[in-house]
Amino acid sequence: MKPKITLKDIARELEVSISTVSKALKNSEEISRDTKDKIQAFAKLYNYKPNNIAVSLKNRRTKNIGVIIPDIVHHFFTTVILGIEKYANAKGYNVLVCVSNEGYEREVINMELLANGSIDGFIMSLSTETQQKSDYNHIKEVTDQGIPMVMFDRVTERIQCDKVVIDDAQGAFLAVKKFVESGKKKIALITTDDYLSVGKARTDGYKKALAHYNIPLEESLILKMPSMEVEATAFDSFFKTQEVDAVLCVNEIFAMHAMRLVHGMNKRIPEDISFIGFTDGLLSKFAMPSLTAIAQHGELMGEEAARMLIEKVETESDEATFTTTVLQPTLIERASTL
Amino acid sequence: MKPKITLKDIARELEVSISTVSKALKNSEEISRDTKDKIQAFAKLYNYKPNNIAVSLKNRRTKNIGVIIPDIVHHFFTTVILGIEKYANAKGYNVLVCVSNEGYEREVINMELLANGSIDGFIMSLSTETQQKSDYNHIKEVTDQGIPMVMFDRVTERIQCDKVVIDDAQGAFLAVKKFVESGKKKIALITTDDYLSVGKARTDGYKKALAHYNIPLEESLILKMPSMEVEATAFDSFFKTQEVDAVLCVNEIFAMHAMRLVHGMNKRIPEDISFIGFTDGLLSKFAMPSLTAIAQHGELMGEEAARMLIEKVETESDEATFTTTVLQPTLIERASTL
DNA sequence: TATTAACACGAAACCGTTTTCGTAACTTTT
DNA sequence: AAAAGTTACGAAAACGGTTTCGTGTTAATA
Repeated sequence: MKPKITLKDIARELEVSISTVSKALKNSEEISRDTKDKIQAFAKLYNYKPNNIAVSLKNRRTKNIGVIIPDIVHHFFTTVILGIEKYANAKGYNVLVCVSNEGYEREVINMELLANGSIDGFIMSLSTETQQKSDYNHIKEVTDQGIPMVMFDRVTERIQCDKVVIDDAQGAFLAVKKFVESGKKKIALITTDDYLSVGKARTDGYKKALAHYNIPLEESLILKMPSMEVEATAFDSFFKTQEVDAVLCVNEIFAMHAMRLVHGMNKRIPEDISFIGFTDGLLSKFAMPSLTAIAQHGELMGEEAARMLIEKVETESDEATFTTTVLQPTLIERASTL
Repeated sequence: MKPKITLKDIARELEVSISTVSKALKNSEEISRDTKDKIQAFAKLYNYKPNNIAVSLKNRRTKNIGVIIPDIVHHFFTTVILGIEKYANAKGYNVLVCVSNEGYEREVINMELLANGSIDGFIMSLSTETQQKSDYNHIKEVTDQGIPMVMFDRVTERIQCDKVVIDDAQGAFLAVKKFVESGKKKIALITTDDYLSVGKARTDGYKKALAHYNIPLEESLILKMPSMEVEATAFDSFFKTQEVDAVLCVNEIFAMHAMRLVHGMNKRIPEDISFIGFTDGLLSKFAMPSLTAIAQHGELMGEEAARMLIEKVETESDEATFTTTVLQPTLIERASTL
């Protein structure tokens, strides 16, 4: 076991000062060719690597960006992380991911933890609980300290910062359009309560699309879940009582559950009932029949968020000018629609 | 915008020394009740939080643990992270996740990055490429420096460290047992090349189980993919040429793909062909029919890995005694088997 | 009243870097 | 040969904390 070697070690060994070593390793003009060669060779031999912590403390920059997501098991979020990593790594930044697990408490703790020096900026998506409580003080505190922040997907207008979202309403619109154009009339929506920002936007888009196609809105065709969990009995009674020929679901899980139910009722998909689900994840791809989906372009979203953040991090300008980037969703047609 | 407040700021404001402030905030006995009250009140008022970087530098401990996983989109790994976070957070540790994206290069970079002071220990699972190259120098360097390390799932005997794996062979055995007991005879295996440690173990278990039940091993019933990717044509010709009544797949994706293929050939699942897949993830749950699966207990694995690591981190003992924990998989019966 | 102990606090070193500034020792200029 | 300019390096402060040790003041003891 050979413990890590420091500048001081090199300096002592080579009988020069610490400053000389530091400069030599940075190839400073101040140091003679000879000394530089000697020091660099020695450093390479002993595999010297500067201590990140010390460098961060000195420079007051960590080259780390903190990402807080509600749920790491959810495919969408993982693709966003992929995009963030991709861009950030290319720019020499490291990505620290923390999971709030859809909880307010863990979101606060993780943010405080990272905010105390560990990162140069945040990329985050709100947890369900935070959106319900509508308490954003922990976030405000961070931005008040001047730490750059980018929110994505689950955002709030209560915080002034850069944001990147997809046009959820447009996604719902695309889905309804698809249904209408294949002759469907009784179009249902399975969604969550409105406090989830995305749930609301998608519901709005659904309603707007119906209006656009002159289809009367029937509230009874909208099934709202109180959370992201599937409530089996609610699904059961919904499909028993309602006559529908197309269903738009705000996530894959809802869609999978509904499709199985409908399948059990001996209806054909897509002939009798068509399905479209939000988020083009693994489930959509491998469902039977495969599920037509609205792609959220998570990776792109991540890249864009990282780009915005690093931009802010690297320009010291105090003037706060925040932009919101809206990404356009696309419809991925598969076997669950005509 | 109010920038972060430091000990120095408090000291200046309250006209005491930095040391006094530091001690007061730690409730040291050395400081009088009065002064402590005053300082603590002031600190709370201005929301003082110690700078993590400075504390880490001073203590030479970060209270961070680094996790390197090959793929964040894979459900299994995310559940492991969940387990790690759960245990680590409870112990006051923060979890930094980096993704190698199944690549050797990114694995090396991420490890070097984190190893230079950012973390107290590693939990990792090898990338595919690293296993192929069989080059573990970057890992050896880290362990040589005395940084504690725990490997999980995709491990190598070339590195001396704590490990936690599931008994993959036993998992395969359970699957074959299930098939045999429901009267299946022509049991196929869809797996990856042997360089993937888990692929090999599962194949071994499959063979051992066949032997145990006196079923002749037919190499033609084993379909090997060169990577984790599905090669559609290989699947096609396999199911066209081979007569099978049961299929064990080393991952969900392979199973999904095969089931769809078989479905298209108008065979019934599970009556004509039964299926079992490794890793009990979302796809298994929502497949049609739902997929009988071998649960890997990722969350448990994560907790165990975190427990082992923190144990090592917190005991300074130099004597290296490494243990390997083997978790037992379980069979989750669903509709794809009789 | 002189001595000692307890109390409450400050000075300073330290963690591992970076960076500014000062300065010997040469080299060049006049 | 004295003045000025280079060159090559070191001392020291700084980043924001923690911690050891020393010390002035007061209270208890002899």
